[in-house]
Amino acid sequence: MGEAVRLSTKGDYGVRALIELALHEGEGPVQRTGIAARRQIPESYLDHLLAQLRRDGFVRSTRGPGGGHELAQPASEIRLLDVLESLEGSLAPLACLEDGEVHSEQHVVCGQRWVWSEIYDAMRARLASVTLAELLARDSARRDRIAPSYSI
Amino acid sequence: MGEAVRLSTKGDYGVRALIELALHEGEGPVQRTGIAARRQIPESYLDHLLAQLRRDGFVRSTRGPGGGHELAQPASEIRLLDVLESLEGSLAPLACLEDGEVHSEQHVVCGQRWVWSEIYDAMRARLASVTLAELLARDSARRDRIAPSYSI
DNA sequence: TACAATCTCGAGTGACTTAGTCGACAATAC
DNA sequence: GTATTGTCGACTAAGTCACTCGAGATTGTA
Repeated sequence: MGEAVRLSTKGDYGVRALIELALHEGEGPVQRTGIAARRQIPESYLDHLLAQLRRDGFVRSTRGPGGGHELAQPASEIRLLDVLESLEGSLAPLACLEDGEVHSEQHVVCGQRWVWSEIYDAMRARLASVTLAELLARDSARRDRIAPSYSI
Repeated sequence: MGEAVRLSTKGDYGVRALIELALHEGEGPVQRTGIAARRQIPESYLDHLLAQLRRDGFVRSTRGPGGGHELAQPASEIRLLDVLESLEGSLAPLACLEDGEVHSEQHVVCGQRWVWSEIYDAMRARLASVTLAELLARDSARRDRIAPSYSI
């Protein structure tokens, strides 16, 4: 029927944008126009994503001519888990797994909590093990396979 | 911020209802009034969930006095994965992981596909390994711990 | 200083989804 | 025939998603 357990475009677009920034790490700011065009993200929407990523310390922005956006931390130290939680909020697949919630028995009727709790933990652990540097490496490798002429 | 990767109430309520049916397996039909009351589900909403579960062969319903709903398969053969996919649709955490999609390189920009694909597989495998019988057992055990007087 | 290139921020919007309710209708036991 | 139960589709209010838009703040350059 519907679509249930899914990342929104924020998480998708936001990570794409960060990969683009990682690609140009150490080369000074990248403009949103370029990010949007190269990673196929609506430009004015990208604003909001960058704002969120800035708030949480992943990105540093500078205004004025020659300004733009760059990583505020090394790509190898930015974890996918943290980025997604910044953009999407909690990734908990059930409301009763939300952070604040005590693990004890307050939810008398939530019959599948234990399975999802396990899955949630495994998911977070995996996402925490992936860094932006690895995402960039995989992305570049894939692009090379598809269109070897892409990288200048 | 928002809430992103989450099961809707359908999956939650629907599984609760099935657990209730499993609890009374072999005792004849259970009425929706009782299911709704004991598992805290809005009664007229439960209708839709039961309808979906019936369509997919998990539940059999009979009308008239003494009628109600019962499992159409043994609880030990009903897999959580199948139930959730019936109620929620695809559980794919990214649109580009949807069933029909080829694993090859059509999505030029989906930079985190590979991680999520791995997580998705692990998730499905775990959900497929859990049966309704196990859900019932855990649920009964938990209720005993909370309120030992619950079970008659 | 003027100006242009950039980013910044919040308000607004249309389409869609969620989580239901409601009422007419069908089947069946007694 | 009547009460009891399930069946089905229409409807809806509230919320979320995926954006757009515009007014403004900063800063480099001439």
